[in-house]
Parts: sequence; C-alpha cells; structure tokens
Amino acid sequence: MSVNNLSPEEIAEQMTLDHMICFAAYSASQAMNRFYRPILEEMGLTYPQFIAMMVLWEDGQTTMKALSDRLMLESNTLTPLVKKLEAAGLVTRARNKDDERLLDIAATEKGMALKRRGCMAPVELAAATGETLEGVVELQQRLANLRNKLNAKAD
Amino acid sequence: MSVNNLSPEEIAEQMTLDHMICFAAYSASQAMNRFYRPILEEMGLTYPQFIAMMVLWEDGQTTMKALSDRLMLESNTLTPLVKKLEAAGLVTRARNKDDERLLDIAATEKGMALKRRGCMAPVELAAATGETLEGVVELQQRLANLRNKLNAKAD
DNA sequence: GGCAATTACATCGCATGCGATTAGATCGTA
DNA sequence: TACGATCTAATCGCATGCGATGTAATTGCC
Repeated sequence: MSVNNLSPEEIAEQMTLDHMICFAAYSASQAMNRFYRPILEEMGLTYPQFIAMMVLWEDGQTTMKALSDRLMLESNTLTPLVKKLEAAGLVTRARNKDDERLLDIAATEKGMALKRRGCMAPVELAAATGETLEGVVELQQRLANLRNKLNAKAD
Repeated sequence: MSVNNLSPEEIAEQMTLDHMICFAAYSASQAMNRFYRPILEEMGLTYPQFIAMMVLWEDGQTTMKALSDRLMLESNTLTPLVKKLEAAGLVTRARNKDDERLLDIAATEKGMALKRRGCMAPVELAAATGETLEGVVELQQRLANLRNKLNAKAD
C-alpha cells in the first residue's frame, strides 16, 4: 500500500523519528560537523566560521549583508563570528564608503592562506561516506532544492 | 568531463559553498527548523525538545542513555533539555532501580497529549516542500545512510 | 571480596542560532 | 527639502551542542 493512499492523519499516526526528513538532515549535518571538527581545529576554525571563510575564499571580499544572504544566517549570529575571525587576523572589517550601513569584510593574506587546506575538507568528507562524487552531488542538489522551496515558502 | 577524472586537489580547487553536501545539509536542517518553529512554539517546544518528545511518543519511556543513542546527542546537551521538559510537566525523571547510574525518563499524560499535534508537523513540512512523500522518504533514507557511514567511520 | 577500569549522568565554558529590540544611515515621497 | 519608512548592524537573552572534566555506580579480573 502506497503512502499516497493514506490521509495526513494516518501518516502522522505512523510517524517515527527514523522516518523524518528533518531528523535525517539534522543528524547528518551534525555528523558532518563532527567529521570536520578535528580538521577545522587544525586551522583554528569552527564549522560556521569555516563556511564564512568559504565565501571569502571564493569572492575575496564581501559585506555582512551578502554574507548573511549567502549563509542564510542573521547578523545577530554573524557579527560575533566575524569579530572572532577579525581577532584571529583572518579578515578585516570596515564600514562601506558608499553606504555606511554596510560592513565590508575582506580576507587577509593569512585568511586566504587557509584556502588550500580548507577546500580539501569537503573532498575528504565525500570520500569518507564511501559514496561516489556523483551520488554526493545529486544528494546535495536535492537537499538544496528542498531548502530553497522551504525558504521561498517562508517569504 | 566527469568529476571522477579529477584529482582530489583539482576537485578542491573548484570547491564552492554551493557544491558542498555539508552546507546543503546544514542549511536545509536550519530551514526545516525555521519551518517548525511557529508550530512547535504553539506546543512550547524547541526543535531538540521536539525530537526528544518524538522518542517518548514512540516508546512511552526511555533512559538518558537510550535517548542519547537515539538522538546522537551527549548528556551534556540532553541533561538541561530534559530538565526543561520536566519543569514543563511533560516528562518525569527518576533513577533506575536496578542500575542507579541510569536515569529513567517517562512521558506524562500532558506530554503524551502533544503527540497528535506534534506528529502532524513532519507531514506538513513534507507537504510544504512540494515533493512527493516517496521522494522525501528516499531523500531521508539516503541522508540517514550517509550519516550512519560517517558515524561508523568515527567509531 | 577488593579494587582498578568502565559506564552514566552531570557541570562548566565557549561558540553558535535566533527572536526581540535598538541605533544609525539611507530612501521615498509629499 | 523635511521626515517617516526602510534597511543594515549590533546588542541582549535564551536554548542548544560539545570538549573537558567530575562523581557516583557498576563491572571485571585477580
């Protein structure tokens, strides 16, 4: 019997933790975070700091606003995080000349120097899963698609 | 040209945030968390409290150890969380009679009463993604599989 | 039985996430 | 050009996650 033949109430009745996409994503995300931890610790980065540096490794410089859009994190999360990166000498923070509301963030040489090691981490993770790169890519795309649909729903 | 023809270094060179399975899982997990927030707020639960209640809705009662294994969260995370559930009158906490090291956790009637509403939330999320239930189930299974392989790797 | 090793839970400190709010800069419009 | 609306960061408080550590109970091995 297909799940399509069941009412929402009947589906809810059979709902368990191990059938929930949210828990699968939540626990997988944390498992990947744990996988990265020792690698990132060598670089003195936490995982959220790492993805912020990923943006800077790609673009060289950005703004708080653009970083917020890209990482889908608010300034109340990013402000202290970026200040820590600045304290570590990895980025610079300065008000934008044309619009004083914007905060320009740029990678320092020291920050850019971490790129080579940092960009290997996702490759190592993919290898550790035992999956093909194509399989990982497809999973990544479907997850991003689901996320984008949810974000669009939230307006 | 397939990614299989590239060396890890060449792949790392092309690595961007939007190609990383970790960021897809991380951002999707948070998007789902944000989707749940208003629903869970009606019940007075946070997302981690919700998945803890999911275990109790399934099993009625458990122990801190079993809950820790099931949610893949340590006692340093769960102890304060379960104490909050106890303070809210949703669970009881008591030392196990046979092994004083174990902490028995049981849902109260008030806690069990939230099951009907709580189990609808994942169904609503699946509907909001616009995907078929089968598609969500497949994505869930592949994510859980990837997570389990990573956890096994970590020993 | 005795006792070191192991196990289960708890405490502490630090780094997120985020709702609510504030401060300052810019925009839009009468 | 005034000035209220909007936008961008930042601050604060609360709830996770988790490494490091502590404590009490149990186990295992002699």
